[in-house]
Amino acid sequence: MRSHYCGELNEEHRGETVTLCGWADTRRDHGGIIFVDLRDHTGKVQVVVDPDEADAFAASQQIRNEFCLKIAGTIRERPEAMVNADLPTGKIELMATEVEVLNRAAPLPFQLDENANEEIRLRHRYLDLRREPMQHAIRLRHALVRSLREHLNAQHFLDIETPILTKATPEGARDYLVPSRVNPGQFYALPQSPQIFKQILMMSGMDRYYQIARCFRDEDLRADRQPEFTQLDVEMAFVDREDVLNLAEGMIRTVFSKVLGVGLPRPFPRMSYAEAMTRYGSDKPDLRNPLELMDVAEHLKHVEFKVFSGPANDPLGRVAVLRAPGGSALTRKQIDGYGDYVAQYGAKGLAWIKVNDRSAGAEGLQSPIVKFLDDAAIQGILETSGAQDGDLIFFGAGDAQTVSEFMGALRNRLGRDLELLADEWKPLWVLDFPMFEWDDGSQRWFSNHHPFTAPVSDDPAEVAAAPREAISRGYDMVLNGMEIGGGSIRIHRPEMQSAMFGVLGIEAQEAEEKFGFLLEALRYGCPPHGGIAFGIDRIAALMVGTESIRDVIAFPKTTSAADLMTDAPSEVSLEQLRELSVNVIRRRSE
RNA sequence: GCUGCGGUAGCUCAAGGUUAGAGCACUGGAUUGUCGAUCCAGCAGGUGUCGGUUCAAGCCCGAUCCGCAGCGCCA
Repeated sequence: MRSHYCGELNEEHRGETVTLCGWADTRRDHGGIIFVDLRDHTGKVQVVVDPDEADAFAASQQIRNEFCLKIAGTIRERPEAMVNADLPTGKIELMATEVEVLNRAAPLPFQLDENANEEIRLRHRYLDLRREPMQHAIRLRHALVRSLREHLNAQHFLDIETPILTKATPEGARDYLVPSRVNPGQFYALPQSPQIFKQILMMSGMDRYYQIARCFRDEDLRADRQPEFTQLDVEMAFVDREDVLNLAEGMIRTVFSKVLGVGLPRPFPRMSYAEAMTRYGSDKPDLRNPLELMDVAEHLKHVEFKVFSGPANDPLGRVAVLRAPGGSALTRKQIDGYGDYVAQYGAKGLAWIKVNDRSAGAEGLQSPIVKFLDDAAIQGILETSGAQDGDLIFFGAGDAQTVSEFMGALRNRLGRDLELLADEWKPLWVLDFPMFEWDDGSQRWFSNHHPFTAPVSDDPAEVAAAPREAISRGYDMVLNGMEIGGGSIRIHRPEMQSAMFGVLGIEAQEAEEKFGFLLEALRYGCPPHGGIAFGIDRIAALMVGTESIRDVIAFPKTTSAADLMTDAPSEVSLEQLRELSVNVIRRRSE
């Protein structure tokens, strides 16, 4: 019935009779001649309805933007003067002998070629998705997923589904809960990831598993975070860290080559978490950015200026500088803007020095703080920072963690603002994460990754005795500053798993309730295993070159986790609630 | 929970204290071939909502809702 797509046509089809389906892109009348631009996802072609045939098209005269049409006719060459070389189909046109309006279109709520705001686009997502950029994004996403599947299938991985209605997990993100009608007062949780199931599969002899898995986390949204998102979940048995890294890296390299024609480095560079924090102030550094944090504490231990000397002499403190190339051209207002920016990340202040003439020593510097520094300190700072004339040096001082974080954020910001990012793909493995993080609020340890991650140490007693020193066998894959994948070698011995729960303050009884099945499964000969999960939405967004994963999700949610098209979430009837034995608590503010 | 930016015609935006404008869209007309054209004419909102301040409020203040970015959160 449809013999061609618009964009598939070219001069070689001259003389052929074809049928096209698509949308009227635009319609124009010129003294009796009707032109219709017909568009589908492959491109568009101009249709001419001959005036001699006008009677037959009386009805079609109503055609306008976005009418859904079926048009039959003969391909012919366009008159010389009309040829449009910019369009693939610019040298031909379709002489229509039959125009059928498959469906009329009401006036559009927004112009498809205009930059409508995201709210209106999401409300009418069916129209938004017709736009070329969205067509491209969704089709590229498909190519990505298809390519990932092909790669894993070829290596004998099994695609195995795991439950969507599952058990609530302690720790981690908030769960989305689903009330059980059959079991009043009880709830399923939607999976935050198939983590436990895939580990169980390793104990079940399915030694190479993958799944394109939808995951759910009831946390606030970001440009790169949706409440439901898609991950490529992979797990392998009888492997060590190197096996997983090799597989994952090879897969990503293949996929980038196939989908984008991009060659990623081989192997990917590797870096410890500690090094990433020290040099880049981030556990997911963007290596396209040439800037690095430089420690200058050694030059400042002796200075009067307490803001610097305090942290410089504190083992838990840090004083780091970041060089902004050409930054001396920044206005006071812009510099203050950076101060406000880092304040968001907990910075108490952002000292700076403009380097006007390095050879002139203190005289060549312009800064509110230089008067607090002696020549030795100044020389040390200039040397360490590598600042040139015309640069500006930013200072971060305080608690090491905070300094690293806000200086890392500043590094990203400067990279963008000063356009320092290399036009390259920069993948990276970040390794050797600490096992645990201490939470002051609740006075307890939290697992940095998840409680099934194996420590480097094989000795449960050692881990239990010194949680602060424990390093995990986890790994993150970072691409251009975005964390696109992460995983670990898992604990496969019951003794170690018990030690983990011990450190995390999960009582034996609680562990039994929450994970009894896993602990028991571990007792029956669990193979060493590990895996990784990739954020499909994030990878697709990187490939498409968009900031937000909403652009690569057909039906995404807004910042308040709503779907503007379906108007979900919404209230339900009392009947439904009663059936589920659920009561809704109305808060005062409502 | 917090911070910032935004909300004015169907859409994108403008607006200095009288009567809130423009482009696009839409409607009608003109044009025998151009590339989301052109020309003419027309239709169209009382400024997200609620409440204040003021002689006077899109413009100021307070609350609230929605969208976006970020912080917290996201094992």
